[in-house]
Amino acid sequence: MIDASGAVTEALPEAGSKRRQIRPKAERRQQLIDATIRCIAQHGLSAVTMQMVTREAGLSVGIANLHFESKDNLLKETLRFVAEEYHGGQIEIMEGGDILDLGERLDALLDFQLGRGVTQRQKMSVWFAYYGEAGARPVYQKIVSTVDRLAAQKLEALFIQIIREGNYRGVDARELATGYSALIDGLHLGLLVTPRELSKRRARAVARDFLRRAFPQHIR
Amino acid sequence: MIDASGAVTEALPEAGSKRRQIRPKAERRQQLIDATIRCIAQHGLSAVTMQMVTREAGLSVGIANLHFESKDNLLKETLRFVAEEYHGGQIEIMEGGDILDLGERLDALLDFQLGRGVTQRQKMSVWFAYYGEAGARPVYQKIVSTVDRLAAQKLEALFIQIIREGNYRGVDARELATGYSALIDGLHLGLLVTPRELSKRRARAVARDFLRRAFPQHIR
DNA sequence: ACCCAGAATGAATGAATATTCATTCGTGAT
DNA sequence: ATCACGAATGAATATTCATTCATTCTGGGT
Repeated sequence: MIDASGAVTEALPEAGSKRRQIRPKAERRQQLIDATIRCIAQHGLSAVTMQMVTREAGLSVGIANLHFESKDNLLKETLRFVAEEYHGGQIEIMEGGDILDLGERLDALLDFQLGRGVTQRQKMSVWFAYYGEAGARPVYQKIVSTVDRLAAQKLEALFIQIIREGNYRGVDARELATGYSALIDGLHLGLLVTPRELSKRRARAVARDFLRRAFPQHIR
Repeated sequence: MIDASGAVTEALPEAGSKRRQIRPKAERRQQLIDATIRCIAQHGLSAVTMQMVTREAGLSVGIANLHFESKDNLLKETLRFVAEEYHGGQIEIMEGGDILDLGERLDALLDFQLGRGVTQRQKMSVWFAYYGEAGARPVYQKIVSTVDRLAAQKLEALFIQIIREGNYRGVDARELATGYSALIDGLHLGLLVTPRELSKRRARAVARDFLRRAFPQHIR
């Protein structure tokens, strides 16, 4: 998956074309999810309306309720999509056999987590918009934690390999994995809320520093 | 400030009392802000209504627009309150003269950041609800970043002192401060969204581990 | 005891919004 | 060419909600 381009900026209204088009359900669903992502990023989750989303998608108002049964469901599916895209990308890197050197693999992971695809304001906005509601909506918690748990396990497994290979002492893989994940989340937050103070470059340096401190032989 | 109790659970409707009471403006404002916090935590920012808030506060619907001019303003002031409470608490610890030992001061900071007051679901929910909207609302960004910058400076200053005292080599105070703050934010997120996987105890251990790795002579 | 400034109330208003569904119209099969 | 299925449309509906404001009431001052 990975989708490093992360482009969700396509489907502009296509000014001229008013002709009605019939497309397969799956395509329309994706079109609506993409529009939803853009709307959340631009206006905030609490300001998103069905009119706004369907207009952004260049479609009629009724269509969202045709393909998703309700607004709630559209939002839920949008979260699922973003969550799976992010975690899917991570997992692909961690279990993919194309990078054999463990240090390089760590690097690739970091690049993905703080690279263009993920740190786009759009994606980050969506991500945290849902986190904000998660406290009150068990459904969101479940979607995120389900997908999160798997990524956490893979990360822990990778750390265990690294610890063994480097023969590091007094390092708990699980604890370190938790810390690293939290650090990445926190950096995403910083990039979203205080982009003036935290540049993408610096965020990367900070994360790399964390890893270097834990695995000095593998990083740099 | 600090308000370690962090209790915003008081003002239940007081079942019997229907008698109209006249109270000073400042008190009513706080009462409404507290109710807003509870509502956001319980229902999510996007589901909060004026009726809900005023009802929670045990007051009439019109009162919120009397003391705050609009819903928008009430939400803005609520964010300001939470932000100032959190950052004010941190700053008080960092610049307070009552703890002279630097290691102890770090400990106190960590206790505050992951202790009862702050990690209460209520406060965390509010915190992240606003972060979620921050991408689309410059007002929120400004409130948070204003108050954030000061805390970041104090933290950096504390780290500089510690680095000097411990004569630590190859450690950049600014970078480390950014990393630590991000880590704490990320842990808060974890506590909010996946409380099953991340207990408060473990969050503390993870943060402490980060500090120990950086300042081994000062922690533990 | 009496006033009255202004705090508090809550029914009423109007704007915004999710959802419905009767109708329209592509498209692939025949 | 024709048909029929079902995708797509968008005007209409019903609901929800922020905000207003005429009215009521409280409590400190005289």
